Amino acid sequence: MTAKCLCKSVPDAEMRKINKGLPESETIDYLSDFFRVFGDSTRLRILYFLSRHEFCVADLAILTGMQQSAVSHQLKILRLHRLVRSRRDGTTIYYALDDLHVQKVFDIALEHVKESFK
Amino acid sequence: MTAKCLCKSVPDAEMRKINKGLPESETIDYLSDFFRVFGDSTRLRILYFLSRHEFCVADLAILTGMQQSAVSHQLKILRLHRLVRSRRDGTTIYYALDDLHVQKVFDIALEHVKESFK
DNA sequence: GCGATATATGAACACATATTCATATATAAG
DNA sequence: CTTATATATGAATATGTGTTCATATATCGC
Repeated sequence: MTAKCLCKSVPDAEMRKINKGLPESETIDYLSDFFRVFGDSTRLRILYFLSRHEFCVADLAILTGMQQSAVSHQLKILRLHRLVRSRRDGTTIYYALDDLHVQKVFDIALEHVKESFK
Repeated sequence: MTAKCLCKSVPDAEMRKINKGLPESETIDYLSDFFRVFGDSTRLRILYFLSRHEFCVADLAILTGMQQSAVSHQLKILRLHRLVRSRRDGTTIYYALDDLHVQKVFDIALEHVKESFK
């Protein structure tokens, strides 16, 4: 892959600099995975509820209106991406947010939504 | 769907408050759509390049190592979500970022990546 | 008008993913 | 040990999505 600009609109030196600045593919993949987790309405609702209080799986099923199994599957994804953590109390397992950035990500996305609706 | 907590860990009043605070489904869907756009490595690379300079489609194809058609399809998605805009100059069409939040979203995601790698 | 070039688009395909159903696991109470 | 309850998990299915290929559209120069 050459870094030469076909359109001649960008100087070669600038072109190489930009091309070099691209994060390595491992980072890009990690980032896209991270965003994809937020790209599902069920997971977003779960994250919202957990941003307000810890909840057990059954409660999250009621709150989201999903089946327990569906919630459990999604919680696993959130756990693997370290966005939530769980603690056991008897047979009940409580989930809570485990990432400081979740709230920030929410806020900025909401800003975007507001802008787009103008 | 009742708002009563099965686990009795959350007072009913608090439960109702949290349930009421959930953004309406239209907003949730809009948010998840927004995040899903970032959830693809090709689109992320395109957004990175456009965050540095405007580029024509052919250049983006070279930079990303993808076919022109693939890039064009992804640009359409980015356009529909108002993350990029385009201007025509003869037969060439230049794309540029069209959202102030893109950079912010990138930054926070990168923070998350750094934290997770600790 | 014609040909050349840049981009866009539709169909087809392969692959990913969210949900459901049935069932397994784990803990507690008796 | 048995039963009941909460959660997790595997298989199946339906739906969504990214890429490729072929082709259409749009603009420019002649």
